[in-house]
Amino acid sequence: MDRPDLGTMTARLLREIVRLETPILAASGLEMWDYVVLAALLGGDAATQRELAAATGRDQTRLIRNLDGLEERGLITRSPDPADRRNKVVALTGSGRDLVGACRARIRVMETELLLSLPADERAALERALVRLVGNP
Amino acid sequence: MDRPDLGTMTARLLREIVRLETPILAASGLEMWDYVVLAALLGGDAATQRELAAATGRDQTRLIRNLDGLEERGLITRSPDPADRRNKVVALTGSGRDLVGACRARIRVMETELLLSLPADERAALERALVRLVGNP
DNA sequence: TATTGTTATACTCTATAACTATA
DNA sequence: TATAGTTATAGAGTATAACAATA
Repeated sequence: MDRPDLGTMTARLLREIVRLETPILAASGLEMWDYVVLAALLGGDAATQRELAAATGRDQTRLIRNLDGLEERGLITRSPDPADRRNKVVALTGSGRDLVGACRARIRVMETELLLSLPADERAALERALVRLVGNP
Repeated sequence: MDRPDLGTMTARLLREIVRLETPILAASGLEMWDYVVLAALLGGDAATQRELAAATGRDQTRLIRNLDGLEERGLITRSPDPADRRNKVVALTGSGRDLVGACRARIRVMETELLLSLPADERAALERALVRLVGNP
């Protein structure tokens, strides 16, 4: 048979990744969106809340509740931008950086295991292709 | 910088695919879940509603409304399984098969264009890797 | 009693539009 | 007036449990 749609396979892969990441994040008291936000901050993808919403694909109004929770837990700070006080600059705290770093390390281990069934060259090509397609948007 | 998480890139790719597929499906009056269901039937992945729910990753109780709509439009039929009358066998009608086939063809064109920026060997490796990982679950 | 499909219910999530503060 | 962030609220989507029919 012909291969399934790219969308079908991508959705299946994402479901599997989410399934494997969920317990890792839960062990640190994080939901998926929490991690997505923290990882974006770790990657330096965004400074203001608006940029963070764009970088993560999350609606700006829904992002706020996330940030509220992360701020209460002392994982991030929100401070007015001196240059334009309408903006709030979101930054990782030390403990926020530690927490997301630890999760990310465990997730990398999970990813390695997930891709273990692939031949080495195929795995490398998959990663290169993804980076080329959606690595740095 | 290091590459983003596999989950981050997979989610971005899926968002892009959904964005590109949505207008294609809308032109045939289909929502994403409608197409997912019809494509699963086309692929012969499932016969009963329970199997269809498992194959598509959609909750069984939510699948029902989808099937109601597709049945009303004459795209599928639901008939009791003679061997076990608790089961309902879901099948594509002729027009259902035509419609999903046409959508699928347009989506394949879209996929080809999406992957056009990749070197040929990388594109082939990406497809092989996906099929190996989640192609026939 | 167990299972498939269905419906009903409450709960959560999402989208829209207002509101505040700043520019 | 326009924009970043926030809040409120109405609507859509989701999960849970109960139900009917069949095994």
